[in-house]
Formats: sequence, structure tokens, C-alpha cells
Amino acid sequence: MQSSESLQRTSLSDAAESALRSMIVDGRLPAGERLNEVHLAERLGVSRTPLREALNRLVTEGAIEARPGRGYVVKPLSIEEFEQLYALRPILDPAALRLAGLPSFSRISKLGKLNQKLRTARGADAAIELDDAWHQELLAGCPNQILLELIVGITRRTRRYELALMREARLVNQAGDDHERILAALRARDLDAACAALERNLKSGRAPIVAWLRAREPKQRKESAR
Amino acid sequence: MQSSESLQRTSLSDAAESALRSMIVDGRLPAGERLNEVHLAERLGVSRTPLREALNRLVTEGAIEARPGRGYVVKPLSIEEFEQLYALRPILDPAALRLAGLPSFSRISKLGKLNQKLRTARGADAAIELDDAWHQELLAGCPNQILLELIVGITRRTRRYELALMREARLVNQAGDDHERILAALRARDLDAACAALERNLKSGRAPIVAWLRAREPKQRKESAR
DNA sequence: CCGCCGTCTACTGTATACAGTATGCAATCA
DNA sequence: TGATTGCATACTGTATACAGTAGACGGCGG
Repeated sequence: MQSSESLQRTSLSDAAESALRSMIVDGRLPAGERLNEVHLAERLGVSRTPLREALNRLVTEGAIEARPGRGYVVKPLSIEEFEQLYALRPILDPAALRLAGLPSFSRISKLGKLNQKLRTARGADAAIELDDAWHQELLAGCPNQILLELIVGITRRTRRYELALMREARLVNQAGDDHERILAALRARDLDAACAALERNLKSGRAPIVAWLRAREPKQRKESAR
Repeated sequence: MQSSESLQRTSLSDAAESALRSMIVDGRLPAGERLNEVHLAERLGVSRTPLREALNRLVTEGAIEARPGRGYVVKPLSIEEFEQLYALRPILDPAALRLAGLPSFSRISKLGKLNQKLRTARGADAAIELDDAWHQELLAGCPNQILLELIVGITRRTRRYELALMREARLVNQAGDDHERILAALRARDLDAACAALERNLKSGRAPIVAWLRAREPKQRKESAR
């Protein structure tokens, strides 16, 4: 009788992983920071072993970088990485939506409600969270689990950029209108139009972030020890 | 890209990782096998620490599965995973080719030569290796590094299925003709036609493997530890 | 004979000890 | 004075010791 699948909260390495992720995302561990394992382990209250496991996973997730023999570094924000990450969503998401097919009416109404919440969301964190949730719900019918995991991974990696921007500038939230257009197409049972609108939606957030990255690029030149 | 013998240069965890990968791929660690860390560490001649780091990375790569508190298990071959993996390439590869644009003439001629080698390849391993190399060369001009990494990762995960099949059945190699059609389109400078042919190529390998998986599925029922 | 409970074993998860190496600083030599 | 080399320090990579727990097996009660 194992219906308790979700109780697996116990693992220091998992805890360290999510702690580190949020520390990186919200800037407590700034981009470019070199990570001292001993200090970091003390700071997190764990030993080096689970910490290193967490670091390893974050390396494969793309949040930090491992230099052989020199330890780990928080990956600096780079225009290249952001542009490449952002270019993937307009490829993957419409493909996933096509695989999912037209959503059920209950899902569409759920999406409508979610979008309402998104429109009235206060604060960058909440808005991003809700936007991600909206897209996840949109694709929930996709039978290809691996594709969905890819999208989740990319979402995680881009969130760092979005939050970094939000902390300095106020990002205009036009996602609500985009979503409404997608929903309109879905209500009209027009999958192609929905995919096209989704593609536009996913491309739209790019420009302001690239502009912001470009503006702060000079600062990062200092760090470029190559 | 794989140096299976240069264990000395890399760190032990890297060495363990690639060693494990090939052990999984070529069946020395059969699908479904539960991994005992102590025995495995002895077998590889390393201690548990670098072994666990390798296992962790292989989990994120999808080759093995971590059960909390119960250790690691080689992920069983499953039709679902294979179908989902195989469905991704026809999405990703044409997108990458579009981003790359029409290849240079030197690249096209290189592709032609590679395909000749592929046609005369003896042995399943060599054929798969060359097929992967061909596709990698085809997309080499793609500026989106992250997209290419996604494709490489998926290639890795599917190779296990392809090799498993090859060991039991002789897969007809029709890739050579597919590639020739793609090349013809490229020589005619017709990117759309090339993408379409590439998509067909990437979809074509699916059927025999699915049939084989389906045939051996009953055996796996025994293992079904939900 | 069947089921439940306690103990026992073995394995995972975590901490810590050890060794090798990169790095910064200083002293010496040109 | 500048460069180069030797040394000290500290950090990573690896091994090993420790602890907690899951699963098995056997004893005991029904």
C-alpha cells in the first residue's frame, strides 16, 4: 500500500539543491561568484558531500559552471545563452501544443481563470510564476513527457534572466493579452492559429531583456578573465 | 567525441560516468538492474563518492533512475520513453537546420563523403556512430549551442535502444538513401525540402524498434515494480 | 497454518579525514 | 626594478568512517 509517493521531502542534497537554486535566482549568489564549498556548506548547514551533489546537478541544469580543479562558479548572465534559450520555446511549445491537440473546454476555462489572476498579479515573482503556470496548463495535455521536461528545464534557466531584469527594471506585462489571443484561437478550435499566437507570445519577451543585458554588458567585461 | 580509453586524464567521477554509460549502453548493466554502490565502486576501482557523482549525472541524463532510500536502478527500456524520445528529433533537427541555414559547399561534400563511409560500414556500432556523426555535421552550422546540446543528449538516450535492438536483430540500414535525398535538396539550395526529408529520415527508424520493444515487452512485465 | 511484530543485516545518505594541486606571496637573482 | 622560483596556504577531489533506515527473516501469538 504505497499511496504516499509525495512525502519524499527528506534529502539534504535535494534541500541544498533547491536552496542553491533560489539563492542563485534571487541574487544572493551573484552571477560570476566563485563558490567555496566549505563556506557554502557551513552557510547551508550541511556537509560538503550533499552540497557537491547539489552543485553537480545544478551544473547539468546550466545554472553553475564547473572548472576542473578550480571549483564551481555561478554562470554569468550572457546574451548568447539567453537568446539561445529563448529561441527554443517558440520551437518546443507549439510542437507540444500540436501533440496535445485542442484542449478540453474545462482546460480552456481554467486557462481563462489563470489568465485573470495573472492580469491582477502584483509583483514580478508572482507574475512570472503565474505565467509559467499558465503555459504549463496549456501544454498539460501533451502526451510527450520528455518534451514537457525539456520545456520545464528551459523555463528554469530563463527565469533567472527574467527575475534579474525585474529587479532592476519594471517589465511591462503584456502576456495577458497574448494569452487571450491564444485562448480565442483555441475557443474557435483553430489549432494552427493558436500555435502561431503562442509562438509570437514566446518571442515577445525577448527584446526588453536583451536590451537590458546589452546595457549591463560593459560591467561584465571586468569579470572576463579569459 | 568519446575517448573510452583516456581514463587517466579526466577526474575519476568523469571516468566513472563514461564507463557507466557504456556499461549501460552495451548491456553489461542490464536494464532494470539494481545498482549496489559498494560493489559497483569496487568493480570500477573508485570509491563511492565519485561513483555517486557519476550516478547523479546519469540520473539527470535519463539513463538511470534514483529511488529515494533504495538506491539506483538502470532504467528499463520502455516503449513510451523511446517513442517520446524519437518524436523529438523530427522537431528539433529541422529547427536546427533552419537556424543553420543552407550549408556551405564544403560541408555538403563532407556530408557526401561521410555518407559513403556510412553505406559501407560494417557492424551496428560503426553504423550508428557514423549516422550520428552525419547528423551532427549536418547541423554543425547551427548557432544555437543549447539546441545542439539537447539533440546530443537525446541521441545518447536513444542509442541505448538502437544498440539493444541491433544486438538481437539486424536493422536494415536505409539511412544512406535518406541522407542522399537530404543532400540532393541541399545541393538544390532548397532548405524546406531538406527539412522535410530530414524529418522523414528521423521518423523512419522508429517502426522496427517499436515492433521489437513490443515483442519483448512481456518479458519486462516480470520486473514491473510500479 | 497464517499473520504480526521485533530484531538483524545490509545498504544508502551524510560527515569527516586525507591527499594532491592550484594560487598568492615573498624572497632572490638578474 | 622586474621577473622567476620556491614556499605556504587553502581549496578541490577522493577515500573512508559513521549513522539512520528500509527490507528480510525468524519468532511468537492467533
